[in-house]
Amino acid sequence: MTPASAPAARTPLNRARVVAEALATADEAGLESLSMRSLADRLGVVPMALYKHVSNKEELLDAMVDAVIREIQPRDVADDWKEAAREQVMAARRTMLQHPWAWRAIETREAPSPAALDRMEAMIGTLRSGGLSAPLVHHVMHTLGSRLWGFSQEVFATGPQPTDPQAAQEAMEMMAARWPSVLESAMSTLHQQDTAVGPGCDDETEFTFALDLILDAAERLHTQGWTPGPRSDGATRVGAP
Amino acid sequence: MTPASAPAARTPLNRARVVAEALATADEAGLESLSMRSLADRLGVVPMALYKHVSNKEELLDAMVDAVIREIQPRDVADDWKEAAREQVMAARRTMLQHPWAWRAIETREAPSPAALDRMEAMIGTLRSGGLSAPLVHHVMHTLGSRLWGFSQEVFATGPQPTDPQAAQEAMEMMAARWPSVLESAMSTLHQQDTAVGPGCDDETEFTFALDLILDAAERLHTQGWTPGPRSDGATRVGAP
DNA sequence: ACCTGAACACCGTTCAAGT
DNA sequence: ACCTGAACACCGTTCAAGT
Repeated sequence: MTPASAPAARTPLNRARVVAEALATADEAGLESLSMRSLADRLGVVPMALYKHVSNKEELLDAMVDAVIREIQPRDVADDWKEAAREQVMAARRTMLQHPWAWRAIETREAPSPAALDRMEAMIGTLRSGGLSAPLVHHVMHTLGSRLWGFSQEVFATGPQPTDPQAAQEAMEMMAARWPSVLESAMSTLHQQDTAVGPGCDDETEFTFALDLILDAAERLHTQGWTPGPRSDGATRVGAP
Repeated sequence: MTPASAPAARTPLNRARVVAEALATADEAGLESLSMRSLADRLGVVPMALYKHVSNKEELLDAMVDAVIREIQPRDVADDWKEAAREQVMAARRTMLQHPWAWRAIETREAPSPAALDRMEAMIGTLRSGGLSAPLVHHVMHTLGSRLWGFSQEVFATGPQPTDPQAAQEAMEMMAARWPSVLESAMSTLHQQDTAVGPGCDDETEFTFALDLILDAAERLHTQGWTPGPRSDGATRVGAP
């Protein structure tokens, strides 16, 4: 039907379109809605067609994560290393708030993508520029963990609270009876729903508290001339358990 | 065939057996090998039989996580709150080293199980006993994050290193060219494979560095009379981004 | 040479039919 | 009343057959 010289009416599939549509699906409907079959449907092709452009689903997720990490754009800040490091992490967080599915995809990647290595290179460079030793920077990067990528793993995200007032009352009474300290702790701080990555209480206040605690501690250890080996508090700690 | 008065030759299925066999499967073959169908096979029953004892796979995983968390048994230590808190976390870590699949199951739970609440109650109680205020304890619990459960999320676990010497050499040269600081940082610290939870470098050294950093910082904030509100370093920080 | 329908080897879970 | 085979509604991926 179509003349051989004219391209097909449908835009030909390519890797960029596949990844872009996958990102759109995750943004709109969540990561659990993304399957190779549903993605093929959205693109109006047969599932097998996708395998021309990504070798499998894991590679598609790799590409999606790479694209999201590439969106992280720290603002230019003063040349204080700690403030610069803080801004880089907060920039990552801004990106994660825009892609609520991304943290789940990031934490299942096996190796860092090029964009991830670029991000790590920038962060490590910033910390080293402050004079922190390579081993200290290495430990600080581990201590930051997922916070480098703008989220903190909320292990037991306090799930959706019971909306029924009576059920809420009963849950509270059970907590008070068996877990009074947990209840007191939960009540002691209000959480901001609107600045949280995902469910639970990984909100701005908790995130910045932990971030500043880590960066301040890193600065202190550096100033005190930390070196690898014994515990920083001076207690002896020799040998494996 | 079997007299009606005698029990069936096969031990009748019950919830405890289902959960125990699921734990054994995960310990032996990993969490990815655990399916409702494979578990039923191991127990010599039809898949549907499991649904008499667990309402679905998520509830089975809940029960498995509850059982593992119940295994965490901190040793009795001196009445110093920081040393007690440290031992509780290290006890969790010892348990995770014995069940390498457990961290993946824990991080996908939606709500804390009774055993998890008991663990949190003990930890919060210990921190409060040191005189730390309820809001400070709340923030410290968030800062600990998954470390409370004995693991730290290794976001980009440096995957299996290339065993082929030439491939390793090439990878190193590529890193040196594009990500020199990442390479320098990686080279600066050796990791202990035998004390790591899962792949990557969540080993004893990294884990205790971060744990001590957090507990030391908590102690310092407490001593300095930390109260909720402005940033601990005195910098002003008002309003949302 | 290129594309793809059908199939393969799985999932978790439902449900009606059988004893 | 109890149990379960077959089926449902999915997966990701392979592969041989068709054009």
